[in-house]
Amino acid sequence: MRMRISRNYSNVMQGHPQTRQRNLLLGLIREANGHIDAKELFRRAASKDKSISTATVYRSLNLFRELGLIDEKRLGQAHCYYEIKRSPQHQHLACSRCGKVIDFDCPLSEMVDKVKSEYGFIVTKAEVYLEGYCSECAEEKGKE
Amino acid sequence: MRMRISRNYSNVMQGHPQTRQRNLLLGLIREANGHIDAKELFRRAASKDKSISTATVYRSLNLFRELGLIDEKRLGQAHCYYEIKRSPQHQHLACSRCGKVIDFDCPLSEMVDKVKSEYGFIVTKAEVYLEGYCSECAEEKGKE
DNA sequence: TTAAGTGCAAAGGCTTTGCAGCATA
DNA sequence: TATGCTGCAAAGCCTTTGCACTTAA
Repeated sequence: MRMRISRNYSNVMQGHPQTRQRNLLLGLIREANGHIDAKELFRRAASKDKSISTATVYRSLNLFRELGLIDEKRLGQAHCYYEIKRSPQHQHLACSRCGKVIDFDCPLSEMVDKVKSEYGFIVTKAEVYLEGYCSECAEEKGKE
Repeated sequence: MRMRISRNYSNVMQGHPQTRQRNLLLGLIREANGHIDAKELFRRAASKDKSISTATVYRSLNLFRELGLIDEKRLGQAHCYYEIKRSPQHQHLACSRCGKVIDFDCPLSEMVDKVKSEYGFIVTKAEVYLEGYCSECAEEKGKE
């Protein structure tokens, strides 16, 4: 049985077959607009395709990462979140009270230059992770 | 049977009993000088005290973290590393070729101020993780 | 003495893998 | 049609937990 493919990702699959499952997953990651973890991705995928398995979710995430389609970020204490690659400069604020994750633009070129001149270290990937309280929670916390 | 305690950490245990196991583990983390993971910590601990269990290692790491004695960092793709808390400003460079982890001093006050004024976000913890090639590996890579 | 920690073993999550069947190109 | 993906179920890690015993203070 052939399924209608709702969105075409063949251009980015670099020779790897485009499948119903991969299209679904990539679409969901894109829709999620960052910060979706494997478990939630499986939950959403399963709600659209009951037969999908966690194995496929993990295999697809690994493939997407290898192909450079997504970024894997470790936020908070225990989770990996995945998102479609966008600006290399965009980083994360994680609220430790409500769990919200906020993107922020963060030019790191100064830091990259500094470690190159001081340590001879060539940066290929940069992650900044700031934890604390978002504006709402900072306010709530003040009232407590 | 009472063991001789080789180093006294009672001042930092904040009311929690000082045990042979906790002393051993804290000492090993200190000796490791940063960047030791739970598995390696257990391995080293077991070589000095055959009866120690992984449960104690994990329980102790959690306690030390709660007491603010150690920092937990997520480096590279999959590992958590623990280190004795030192300067809040010190961050990590991870070489993706040889796996070496280099500490570097990194003042983040500008960034902290910026997210506060732009997002109302109060930072309580900051992590910067730069991945790339250390000076030796950058050189080796050039020759390849 | 007693509250707290420890070891053991089992259980819990999350992630990976082997295999037979199925779909994509 | 042939390579490669998928689902299923089992296995593998790492980490946590329940329980009875032991220990620090």
